[in-house]
Amino acid sequence: MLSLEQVAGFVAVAEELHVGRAAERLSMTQPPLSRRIQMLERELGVLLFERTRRGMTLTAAGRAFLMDARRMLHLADDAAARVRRVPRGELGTVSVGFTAATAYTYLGQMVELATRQFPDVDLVLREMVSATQIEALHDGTIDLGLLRPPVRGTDLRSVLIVREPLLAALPAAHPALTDGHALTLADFDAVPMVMYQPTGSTYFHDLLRAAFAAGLVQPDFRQFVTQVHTALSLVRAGVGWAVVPSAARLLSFDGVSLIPVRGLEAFPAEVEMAWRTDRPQPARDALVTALTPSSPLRPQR
Amino acid sequence: MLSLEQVAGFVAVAEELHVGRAAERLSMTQPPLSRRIQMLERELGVLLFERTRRGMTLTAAGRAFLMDARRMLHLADDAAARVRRVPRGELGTVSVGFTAATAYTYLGQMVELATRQFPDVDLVLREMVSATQIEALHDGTIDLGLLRPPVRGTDLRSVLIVREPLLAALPAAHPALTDGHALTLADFDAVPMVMYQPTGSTYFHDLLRAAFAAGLVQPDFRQFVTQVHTALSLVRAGVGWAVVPSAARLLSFDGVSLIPVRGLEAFPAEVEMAWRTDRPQPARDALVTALTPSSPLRPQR
DNA sequence: ATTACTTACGTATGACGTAACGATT
DNA sequence: AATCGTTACGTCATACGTAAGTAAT
Repeated sequence: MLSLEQVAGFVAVAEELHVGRAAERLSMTQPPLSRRIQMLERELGVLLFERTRRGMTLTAAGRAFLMDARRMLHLADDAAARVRRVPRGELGTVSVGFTAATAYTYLGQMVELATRQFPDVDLVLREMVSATQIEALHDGTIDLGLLRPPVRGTDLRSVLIVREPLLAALPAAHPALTDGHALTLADFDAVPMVMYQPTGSTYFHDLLRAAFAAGLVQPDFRQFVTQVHTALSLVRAGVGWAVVPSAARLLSFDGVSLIPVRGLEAFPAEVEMAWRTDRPQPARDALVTALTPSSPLRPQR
Repeated sequence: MLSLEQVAGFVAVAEELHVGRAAERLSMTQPPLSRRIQMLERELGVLLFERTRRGMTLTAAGRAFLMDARRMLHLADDAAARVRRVPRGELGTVSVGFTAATAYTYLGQMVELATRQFPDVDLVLREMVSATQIEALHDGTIDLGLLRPPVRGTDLRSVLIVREPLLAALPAAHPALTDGHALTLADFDAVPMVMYQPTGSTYFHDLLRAAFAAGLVQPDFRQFVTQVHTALSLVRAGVGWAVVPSAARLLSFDGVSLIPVRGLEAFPAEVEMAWRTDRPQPARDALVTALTPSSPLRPQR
């Protein structure tokens, strides 16, 4: 098999057109280099040089081979340099799971930051609900998850990424918006509402239940949905009010107004970043370090 | 330095995920292959595999390296295959000199034929007058010349490629075109004419001198030019008549008519293909063989 | 016990360097 | 004589295969 030493020898001689100088450049003596070239020519079955009184000249075959030879050496160098970057987390592929709602808030910033800081790390983004992300983390389908708490399970670690207030979603024309008095939890009592499903959207379901319990109110749940944007559609359709994370602002949903509610500040919606701890993954670990905020992000705007 | 055996070993193990089977594939025993991988890892300073009870699995670095590793092996194979094609004349670069006039006739056909028959031979075309081509052949600037005879000089060989009639070039409105009688050499006696320079366009100069001497006529040379298209411009400008090779037809020069002359048939203009014989150049030699016509070409149309 | 990778060790192939050689100006 | 490339040859390193070792089911 062709060896890179042979190829490097060939390139040196082709550039110097002088075995002696080429050998010096390679820190060796002439004879072995001379033999190396001969062996290379024998292996290829092709004469690469014409031997003249005044050194060597490349044959047509030699000229053709020179380009490929240089390419081989560069590729070998580059490949070595590249692979050495992997354990530093500077190179690799990281699959990231995210929930639909995080896409409105954190995902854009994260991708921007990651690609700026680690231009040679490829991000593969896959939308999935929080429960599916936990499974995907375990079986290795994703390396990193952006999901709603709680994150439980052996070998999983997570950090809080985003903390955002919940807002009331009302039809834009609703009188509560104009009569001046600020909305409170008490205003939700017996009000027709769009609620989140206990299964499929456990996180928001439990969060809202806790909030209403604390406010001692009992809304009139008319529909149960799993997605924030579905809830907003139903509000626009007049089914009732809803409560959504402030990230929903970025959806710019016409016909629905999002307004703060006194008493809901104690129940912020949270997003966590989660990953497996059982074995290191350089690129993922570098991303985790780079993306962990010193304190949870507040929604922008 | 990285060796291709190491790389091939790595690829085999990465594909089998089993040193034993990989070794079998490479017709060797496990231990040396195992050591090869270890050495590769030591050289790269990076772990490529995780050793488990159930064989090996690729690390992130291993996955990243696998692509480059395959590329290296392919490049080595391809480079070897390519270089072996050179001595068969199937691969290489051939510089071809040509005179402006051959571009109108033969050059197009030649390029078409050459690229069809030898798709991997690169043609470099350079326009130069015949005398310059002879020099360029000698110093290796061009490998092949398409030029006017005579081709002299040691180490040069040539074959006749094109033989084309000379035509009279007259202003399109000239009465000689309509009065019915065919043009003869005698009609040129004392006629104002555009002539070729004895230096710079020796070939046409001498050819025409010989023709007029044979016809015992003495035209009135008003201007001396080197290029066929310059001659045609001057004809159109009314300076006088000219004599041009029939290839000039392809210039479609408005305002100038090209018509045969009885007596000029004995003085065809010729184009030869010339090359050095002192040492073989596979791609050029293959072209010479492919392009040498069984008999000189007549101009098309 | 079986499976699979690694370490140990003796052998042989191969590559280096020194020295001698050959060819050309 | 001087310059370059090649051949000859002795030495050392590298890499192989066999065999033993280690770790995990």
